Amino acid sequence: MKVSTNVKALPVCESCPVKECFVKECNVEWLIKLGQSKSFVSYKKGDNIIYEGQAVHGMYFIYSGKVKVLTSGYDDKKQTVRLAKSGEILGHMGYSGEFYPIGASALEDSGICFVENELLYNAFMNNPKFTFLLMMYYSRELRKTESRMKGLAQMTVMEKVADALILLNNAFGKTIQNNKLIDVKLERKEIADIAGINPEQAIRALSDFKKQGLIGISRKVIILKQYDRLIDIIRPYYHNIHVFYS
Amino acid sequence: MKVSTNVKALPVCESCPVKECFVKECNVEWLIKLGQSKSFVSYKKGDNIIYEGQAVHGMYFIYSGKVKVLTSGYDDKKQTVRLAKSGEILGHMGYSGEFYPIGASALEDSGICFVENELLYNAFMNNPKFTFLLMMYYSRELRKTESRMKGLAQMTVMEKVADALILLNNAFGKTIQNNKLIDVKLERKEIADIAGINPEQAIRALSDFKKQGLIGISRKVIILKQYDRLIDIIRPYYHNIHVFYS
DNA sequence: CGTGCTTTTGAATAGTATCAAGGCCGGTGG
DNA sequence: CCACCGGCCTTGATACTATTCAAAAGCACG
Repeated sequence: MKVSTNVKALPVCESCPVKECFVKECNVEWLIKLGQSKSFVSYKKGDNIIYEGQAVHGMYFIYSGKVKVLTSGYDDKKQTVRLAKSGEILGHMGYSGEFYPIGASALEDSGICFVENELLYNAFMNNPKFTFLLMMYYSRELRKTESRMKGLAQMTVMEKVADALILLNNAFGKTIQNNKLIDVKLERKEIADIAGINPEQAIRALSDFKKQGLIGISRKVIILKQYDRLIDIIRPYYHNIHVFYS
Repeated sequence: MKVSTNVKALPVCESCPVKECFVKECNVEWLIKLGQSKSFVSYKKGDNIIYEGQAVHGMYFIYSGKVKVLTSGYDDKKQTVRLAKSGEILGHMGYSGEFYPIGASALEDSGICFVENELLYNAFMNNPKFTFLLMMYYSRELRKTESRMKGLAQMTVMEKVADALILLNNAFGKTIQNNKLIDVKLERKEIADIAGINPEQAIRALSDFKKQGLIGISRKVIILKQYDRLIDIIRPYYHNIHVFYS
């Protein structure tokens, strides 16, 4: 799914190939309306899509690519709080005067559609199923985040890394020859930012897992060779693991 | 707001005194419908409202009282992920076969209204503003939880306790003679479960804050004597603190 | 073929969790 | 009314884990 930087190549909603996009729940009239009024921007790997502290004007829908959502601490410590891909959303409707407490940046070249608050509000009022599915999405993300919160508070470093690998696999996993491949190239620090630890610990944990044969690493490519054993490591924290990892 | 255990005293929605309740966004026809079909249960302090692993059948609306939402680890470690009071909601709509990954229990005697999935779905489809506000609520809770996640990953013990106190004040705070009183009686372990630490550390941090004159403690009553200095402790983690604490 | 960044490893340091024991308070029953 | 009991609170010492600092090696880029 190659995205041109040319703005004239703006994808129209009614014939958009992204089937999972929530906008698809709107009726045709509104699909056209949204498609005509939205803006579309191509981001390169590493680009910021949302800056922390930026004013909220509307909502972002990921057309193509992969994105991470993060919040900064006071030095260069960051916490990656969410991973999202094509079909998912970023940001949120906000009352005027609100600002983003989180930032978002592209993990690979990505195309993002943006819809303004007012139009969005009208779309919500006229497409109940659209609103409903978005509500369900937020509700599910909230539960997932609540669960991860417990993990960050209670897990050991090794468990946090196992958890981060599972999370990455759920978000960007790809099955190749019975192995699960994490289909995104991340620095060690970026993995550490997901797990909530520092890069040195991430490295130590990853090489430990590699020694045990649980994973394979070659530079930035990670393969989960024994997915089930990784799950076993964190199972005690997820009594209802089927809820999250289905 | 005293709540009788008598089920016949079921509060009707159209004349319910809880102004903040999301249901109030429905039109009168639906208010009546919901009021007639909902169930109402009184819980005593300490009672479980939602059990972890329980099947999802509908949504809970807090009529009166105070509630904490938590997830368990593998021994008796728990993480309190959310605090809620009158007017807020618990649980979520869920597809059939879903289970609650979190539990909820009453921090004081509480009255809870419960509405079943199917009725709720129909209410959503016919009351766009109701759905919209619920979506906004989840969206806001998600952002708050994402922010807390960072805190649990990066803060020191002292900072975590300061954060927990601020959170408690936001949820259950009461201003009395220019002092902020946390209007709920919690054990030290319960405070520790919010902060994501153990009871001993919570005690050490609290007595330290007391020595510094930031707070006052008498048994289970906590007063924030120097709120601003508590905020200063955690400010580095919240660049846009006005978003969360307004 | 250098230069700069990421990755990796090791050792010292700081912080946190655990364990154990005593004190305090509230409730209960004599 | 008082003494006892049990649970919660508090404190100290210890063991453990994680963080930080420093330095070297590897890789990618020009």
